[in-house]
Amino acid sequence: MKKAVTISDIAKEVGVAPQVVSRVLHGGKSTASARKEIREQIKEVAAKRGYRPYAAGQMLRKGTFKSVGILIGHADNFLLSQLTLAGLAEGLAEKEYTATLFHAKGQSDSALLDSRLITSKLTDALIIPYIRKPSRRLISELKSLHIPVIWMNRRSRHDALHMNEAGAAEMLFNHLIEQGYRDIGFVDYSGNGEDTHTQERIIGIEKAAENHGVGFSLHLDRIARADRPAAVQKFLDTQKNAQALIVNSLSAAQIFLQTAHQRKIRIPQDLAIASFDDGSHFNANTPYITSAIRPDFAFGRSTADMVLRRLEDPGKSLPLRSLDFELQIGGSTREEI
Amino acid sequence: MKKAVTISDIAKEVGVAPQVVSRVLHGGKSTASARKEIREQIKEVAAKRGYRPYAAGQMLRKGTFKSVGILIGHADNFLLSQLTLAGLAEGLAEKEYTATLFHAKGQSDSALLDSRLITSKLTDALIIPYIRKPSRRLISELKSLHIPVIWMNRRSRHDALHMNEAGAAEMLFNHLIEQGYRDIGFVDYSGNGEDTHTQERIIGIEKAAENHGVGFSLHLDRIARADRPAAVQKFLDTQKNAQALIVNSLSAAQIFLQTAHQRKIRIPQDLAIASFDDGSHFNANTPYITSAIRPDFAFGRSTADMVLRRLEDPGKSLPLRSLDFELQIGGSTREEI
DNA sequence: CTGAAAGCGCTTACAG
DNA sequence: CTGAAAGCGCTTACAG
Repeated sequence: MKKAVTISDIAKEVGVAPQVVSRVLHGGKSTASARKEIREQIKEVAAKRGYRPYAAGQMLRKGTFKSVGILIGHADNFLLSQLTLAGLAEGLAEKEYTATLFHAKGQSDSALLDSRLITSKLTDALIIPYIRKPSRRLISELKSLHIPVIWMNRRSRHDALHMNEAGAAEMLFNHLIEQGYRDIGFVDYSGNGEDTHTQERIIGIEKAAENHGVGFSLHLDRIARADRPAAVQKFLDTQKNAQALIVNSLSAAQIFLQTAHQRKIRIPQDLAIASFDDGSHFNANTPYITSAIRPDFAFGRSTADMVLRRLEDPGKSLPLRSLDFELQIGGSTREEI
Repeated sequence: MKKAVTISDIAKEVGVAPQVVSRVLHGGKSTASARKEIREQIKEVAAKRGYRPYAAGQMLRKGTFKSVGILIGHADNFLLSQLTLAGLAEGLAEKEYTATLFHAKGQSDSALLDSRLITSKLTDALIIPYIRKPSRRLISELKSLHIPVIWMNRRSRHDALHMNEAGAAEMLFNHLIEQGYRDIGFVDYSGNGEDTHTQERIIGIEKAAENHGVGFSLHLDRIARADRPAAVQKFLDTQKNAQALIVNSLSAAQIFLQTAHQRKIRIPQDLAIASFDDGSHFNANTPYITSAIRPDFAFGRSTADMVLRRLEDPGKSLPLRSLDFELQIGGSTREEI
């Protein structure tokens, strides 16, 4: 490993003091930096010798890191798709920030204590993509860090973002009404309707139904993946009056679609199916399954934006930000042309 | 923002020199640290005042960051699932390393130059999850960083990991043979068989076919998602002799499954279907689609392991590491019991 | 416009 | 076992 070039090396070569080099190279717009001749010489030498500032020195001096932390725990307690990650990194990069992943051992209480984050100050702010409700202990540990904290996937009043699940369900419901369906059901096999986002979706459906003055039916259950085909069979045997279904996960929606195919139930004439997706799976079906698409990339960008804004004005917390889904209409709810 | 507690603060309170505090708190196993009495007092005060070491100071002094960079570009040029990320962060955390995401603007040449990584030394090593072949310029820029570089998703001889795609295809082929199928076809609609991983899969199939002394057919094409249902219809019209298909993506496999359902083709008696998956989608079908499952989490762990090993011995590069898929058998290739 | 000083927090020799 | 010194690379006042 070759010894790296420092500001002093350049200063020596040009024949000025290190401070001058610092000002010229990183001084920003301050006019009083150096006279043109020297400035150009410094830049030239820096480029020639491949000078790269040593961030640790800057950090130590400035007390700022230009880095935002992301707290990651067990894989089933956070949600951070590749697209969201890309959006986040892109947004942060525009202000020269990087993102640092901190692994929190265990799922619950000792979460933060074990991570290097709490032992060594390393970031200017922290992003938390947890799905589950944070423990009191985590919250108090976070407070002790004295840095801004932004929550993804959480409907807190301040410093949080969330996907507009209610709006997504409402949008699907409205679409089905528009297509002429009246007996609309909502099916959840993933957890008895207990998840926060499922509850929000149900609220959206209630609201849409009220707006249109129509009814709807809820079918909430917890059924293991392996047992879903049988559950769907039974559903189609007994719920003959259902015209249209909003299925809470695309994977369950696929089971409905495939079972309907096998039973020669016509899609969408006999049964319409709509669901929720990240945009990469709804169209891996024939016909496409009409879906509310999660704005993953925009979610990342928006998170970055929020963190940066928060860092500009550290004292002031920001109101909850809500991201809308996008409707993708497929042959599962509208007859193809 | 309250002023943070430093080593000197603790030293003052206990009445010793800062060095003593440093040795006691971070000295490792060196016996000659301080006498027991003082040691305990220091630890007590540190805990009481919530001391956290300031990493920038350590970095500057030690010249090491305890941080590994991950280079992220445009979302379609890298592959980093949430599970891989979790495995990576978990593995690094065991040695107290964190991972820092660096965004590379643009896709190709200016990749690294624009990122903060190349401008400020911040990491001890770099992980690159790019899918496409890196440009010469990127490679030379990486060399100029003088830190170890580990490639994910690339079959380079050294300092790289890759998924054993050939082995995965071979495994599926063997399974189909075992189930008694003889006319086995490989279908790719995603790019004429041009992708590296597709080519490797074909090699695996060739090898397995040779081992068993049987033939196979290749159906390579580039068909947009919207046109795949029609392509599948046509395929099933014309290729009546195909007994079993290995489909290059699960999304295309689903189209085959659903079209077969609609046409009353029996799965798996008339047609067996096998594919590749990350483990979360193959079972969102009825029947489950037999798949070679990518070991995403293990991939992350293995990458972490490789980087850490490389950092222990910076001079020595490591041989390519290959990760095996896992076979998940579903009703699409074997009649369910 | 330019230079000398001081210090961010930490740890590694070195001398007692 | 303990303390005083020195310095990692950088930037911010301050004085010329």
